[in-house]
Amino acid sequence: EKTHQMKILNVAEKNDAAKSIAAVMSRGASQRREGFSPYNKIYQFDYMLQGQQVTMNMTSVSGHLQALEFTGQYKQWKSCSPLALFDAPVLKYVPEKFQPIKRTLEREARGAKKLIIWTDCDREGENIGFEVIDVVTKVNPTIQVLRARFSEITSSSINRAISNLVPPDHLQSAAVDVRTELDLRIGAAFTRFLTLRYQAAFPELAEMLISYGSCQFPTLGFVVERYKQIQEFITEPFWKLKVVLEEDGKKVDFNWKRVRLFDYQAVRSFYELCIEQPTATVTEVIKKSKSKWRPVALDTVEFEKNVSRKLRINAKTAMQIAEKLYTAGYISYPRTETNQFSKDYNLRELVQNQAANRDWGDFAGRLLETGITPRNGNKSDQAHPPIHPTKYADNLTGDEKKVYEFITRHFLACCSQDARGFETTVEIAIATEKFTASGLVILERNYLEVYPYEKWSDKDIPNFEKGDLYQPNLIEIQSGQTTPPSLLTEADLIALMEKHGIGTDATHAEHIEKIQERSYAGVQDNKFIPGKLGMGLVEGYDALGFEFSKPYLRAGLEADLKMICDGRRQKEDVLRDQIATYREKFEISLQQVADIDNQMKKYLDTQMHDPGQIQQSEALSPVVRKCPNCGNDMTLRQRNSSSGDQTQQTQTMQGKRASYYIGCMGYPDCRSVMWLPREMQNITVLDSTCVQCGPTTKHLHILFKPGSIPPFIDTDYTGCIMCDTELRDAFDLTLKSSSSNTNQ
DNA sequence: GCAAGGTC
Repeated sequence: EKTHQMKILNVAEKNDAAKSIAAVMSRGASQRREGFSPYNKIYQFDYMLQGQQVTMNMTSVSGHLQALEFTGQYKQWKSCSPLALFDAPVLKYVPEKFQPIKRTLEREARGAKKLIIWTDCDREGENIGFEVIDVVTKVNPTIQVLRARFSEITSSSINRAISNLVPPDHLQSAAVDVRTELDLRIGAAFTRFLTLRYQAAFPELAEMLISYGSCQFPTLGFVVERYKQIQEFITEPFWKLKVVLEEDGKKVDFNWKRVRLFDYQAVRSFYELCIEQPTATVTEVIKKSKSKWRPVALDTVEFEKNVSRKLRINAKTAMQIAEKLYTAGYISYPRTETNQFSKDYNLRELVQNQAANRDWGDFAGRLLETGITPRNGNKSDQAHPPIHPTKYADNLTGDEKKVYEFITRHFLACCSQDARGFETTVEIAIATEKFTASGLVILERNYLEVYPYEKWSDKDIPNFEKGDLYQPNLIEIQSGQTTPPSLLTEADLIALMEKHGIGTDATHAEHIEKIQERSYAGVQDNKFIPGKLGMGLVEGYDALGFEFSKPYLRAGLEADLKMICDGRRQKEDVLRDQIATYREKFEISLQQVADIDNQMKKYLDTQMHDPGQIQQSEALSPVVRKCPNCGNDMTLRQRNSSSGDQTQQTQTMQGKRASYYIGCMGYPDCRSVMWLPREMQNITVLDSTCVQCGPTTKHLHILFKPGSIPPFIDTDYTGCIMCDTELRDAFDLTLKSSSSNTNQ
């Protein structure tokens, strides 16, 4: 037995990756063992690490091992004000479904000398690494923690990674922690608020979840913005001249150099000039070579757009397929922002791999002879290469085959030569006006031979000579009108998300799916149109001037996250600033909710009911203490004695007779309430807490109306009304929890 | 019943 050998625990981001990495490192000789999770196996093998024979145990998580959640009562929707979610306690924990993985990690960590993190080489991967480290170091505090950086599962990349182990990057992980917390707090606060309010207000929304998210909302915003552009578009009529000449028995259309004019009379005048002296003179014949450029090395966004446009496979499905091809080792990592191959990349071998193919093997073969010249873009994420095939596949079927074929053809096209052609442009003059026509001869198809997704058509043009004179076969005025831009396709939407930094390469497709699932938008003829709910929400928040539907807020967060990664900003500072920004916006949307209501009313079909004032005031009301009956927050609130529908009747301040009470957020399930004396001018909840009642009970500051209270009570009172028996006796304050209404 | 990000 080799029990004396040093044991090393290796953890990958998913089982497929663990399996492939183990296969590469062990040259196929790893032993598979079971862990506690049926999905995440353990691959064991001997390995020479820095000249020493060690036992490697390679296992995996399934993405993020830990999740962030509100604790205790804050998990329940109605237990607290949504406003409280901006600073409610949160906890990172291992969800139930990942407990088996956790147990595997704990078992394998005991007795291991080193932990090597093999998660994906990006920000999220770094964070997942720390989630693993957190679990592992709890059972083995002295374990040495190392990070393997790799971007494709090939022997050269894996070997490079294992000989260049580095410490894990806590800054990248911290940036993800910030993103996670903000997404949770902001998303939950707005989603609960919107859902609770508008489910109650509109019967047609009674069953709907009305969510807000920092990515889904701007995505919806793009769809709405384009739709509105189209709605508001005013078509304009225009006119233009067209000329037809005949040469060598072929009719050639000539286009006006002025293209078009929006003034009919002006076009009419030019037309009459041409008709009076219709002889056309060839003034110029320009012959020049023309190229059609081969595609740039493929990054994720281009991949998604191309596949959606050319293969008609939607981006979400395409990414799932790419993920599968990656874990099977057929293609490189599909989430990359890089569109250039580094100089030392062995492209020759990759091209060679494809030479056996029936359809594009010949092209690959010729490429090896003529030379491999990748067309590089100018983006690099410093982590992954462009998407390319890593090994030959001929056993794929269906969409997997199509996607692999696209990636391979794109790769070969990128590595070959631009198509070359020869363009002839002919210019003629009639009276004062000039017209042009052009033709194209394709000389070398080059990359087009392997890339059927693009077309370049020959266009025949007869031989015109400079100085030739012609009598036109036709001179006419053509009319037309300007057309609005078209609705967004999925490819357009992805391009916009990419441009504005909404979501990651991996999630563009999911946000697009989400806005459809929420009935914010729909698809017609492969184009996106907003629904009524989507319109109402976007217009509602636009009315508040928040730019929620615009990409800037999210982009600002991304910029802050980058600064955390670069060590230029502290995690805590970013978190505090961002929470403050959004809390303020949340408060404003509570105060000015009528503006959102008005937009919702405009777009929804059913009549809006009054959702009740309680909810709004509850949401803004400050927490005084915990409810002794149910443990939810009890907040300070105000009920107006003149009740009625505030949306219908205007109330004057003089007409208001406020009565304050401290009520339970658990209402109506819990009816705990304490009615406060009417003899108050003002009451505020202080930050300080009561020593006797504990840290969850706040002090109150009350200004009583002079002359209306017993002389032994100070008109400027500060204290805890839960344990101040003098005050309680004087006003007969009791906590009531009966189910009957006790309003005075 | 919430987000976005991983992934079964």
